Amino acid sequence: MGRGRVQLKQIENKISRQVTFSKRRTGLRKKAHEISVLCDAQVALIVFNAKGKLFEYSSESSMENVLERYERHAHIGQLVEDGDESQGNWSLQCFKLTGKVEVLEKNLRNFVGQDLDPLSLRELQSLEHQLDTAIKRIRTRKNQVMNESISDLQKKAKQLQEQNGTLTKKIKDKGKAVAERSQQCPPQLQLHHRLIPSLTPAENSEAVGAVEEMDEGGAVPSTTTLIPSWMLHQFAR
Amino acid sequence: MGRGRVQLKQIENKISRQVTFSKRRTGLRKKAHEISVLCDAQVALIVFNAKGKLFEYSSESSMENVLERYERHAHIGQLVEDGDESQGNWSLQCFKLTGKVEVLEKNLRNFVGQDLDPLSLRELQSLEHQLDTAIKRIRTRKNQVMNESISDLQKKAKQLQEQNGTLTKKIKDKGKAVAERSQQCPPQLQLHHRLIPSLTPAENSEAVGAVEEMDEGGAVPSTTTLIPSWMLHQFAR
DNA sequence: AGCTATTGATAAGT
DNA sequence: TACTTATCAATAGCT
Repeated sequence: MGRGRVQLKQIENKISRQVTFSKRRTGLRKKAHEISVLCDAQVALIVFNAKGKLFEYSSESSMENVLERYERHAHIGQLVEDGDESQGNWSLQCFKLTGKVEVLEKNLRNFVGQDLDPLSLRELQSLEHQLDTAIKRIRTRKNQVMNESISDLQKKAKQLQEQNGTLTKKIKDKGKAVAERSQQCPPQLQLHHRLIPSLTPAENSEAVGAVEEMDEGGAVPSTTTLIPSWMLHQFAR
Repeated sequence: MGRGRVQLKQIENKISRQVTFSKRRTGLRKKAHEISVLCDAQVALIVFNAKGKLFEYSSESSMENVLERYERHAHIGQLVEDGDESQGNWSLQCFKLTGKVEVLEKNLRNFVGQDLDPLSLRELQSLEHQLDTAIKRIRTRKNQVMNESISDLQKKAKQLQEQNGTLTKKIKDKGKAVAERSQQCPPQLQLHHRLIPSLTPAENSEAVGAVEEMDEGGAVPSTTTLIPSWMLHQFAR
């Protein structure tokens, strides 16, 4: 890219090097951002220039998050890979994991509305907001599941209806045949009501209920992940 | 670059997205390497794909080095690595704890309204109910905290008001004494405004401000935390 | 995985 | 530092 091929070796001229650094840094950052958005990836990019100045980029989730995740990943790799060599670390791992478990359990309790006393007002409000969002998502999903179920049942009902029709017809035919032989029996038109005991109506009324509730569920927070940054900073490894 | 413009938004088609991810990951890595060589920079690149698979690059100096340097640079808390401990069945412990952590993380994600797809309708309803309960409790606790805060502030205000009254009286008395000695000077009634510069009003306005901020609720608290950062981006997937 | 038509990035130059 | 332009590089859409 540019007016000449580029050798992959340090640029001699100090100024060109700096200019190139600046330009490429921008480009790199852009690419990092693009891949994160286009491909739903989490990216952390850290660059130190020769003088030691820091430049960084991280996709929506904060740098800390990505690095934390990285470390966790690395540690898990450790666990899986070389069990013998890093045994000394395992006690440390245990320590860390125990801490994590404690924090997670505390969080879960908070999410169930327990152990709220130590929380500050702000934390309480954040929690409330989180739960509000969560509940909306859950209702959305629930309604989705219900609707799927409903359309499944409707399909089934339709099939049964058709089957029913066929059966009714057969019975009619038989009835005619019989009638022709002994001309007194009227056709039993009510039979099919017993064959499909109000399947469709019942399901439909449920469906209506569900849909209304869904509407109550309100706006769906489409894709945004609403985890406030204040929740990010406690676990001190 | 390519046969069409690219919108900066997540690629819908799953396969295209995966292919693009792979290609761009390579490109990004190459660019990172180039800038490190051309411009004598130290680079760390961490990428997690949507499934959580890790890809990394770092310039000659190891990833650890760069990250360490980064942490130093960014004033992020550092590990207090103490390696030596007894081994025992730590590995087993770790294994168990890791499992536990996974379960807890999954639960917590559900409580934040994510990863709901695998849940059955019954589970969703249970979750909804739990959150409903939780949110009620949280609101109760929140109101309690707010009320406490308010009555605290009112008490304070009252105290200050009294103090203020006392001071005012003192000043008046002094003024009278002075007036008696030299009967020309009119009492400096406004003095107390300077002596106790609107102490009560000031406190009151702060109190009101605090409450308003509470009501806004969107504020991002920075003190304590509910969810540790290392698990946050399990969440955004 | 390869192959190109295209767009995108950027080295030089101003 | 910013802008322009000629070139080269990356890559989107196909196969």
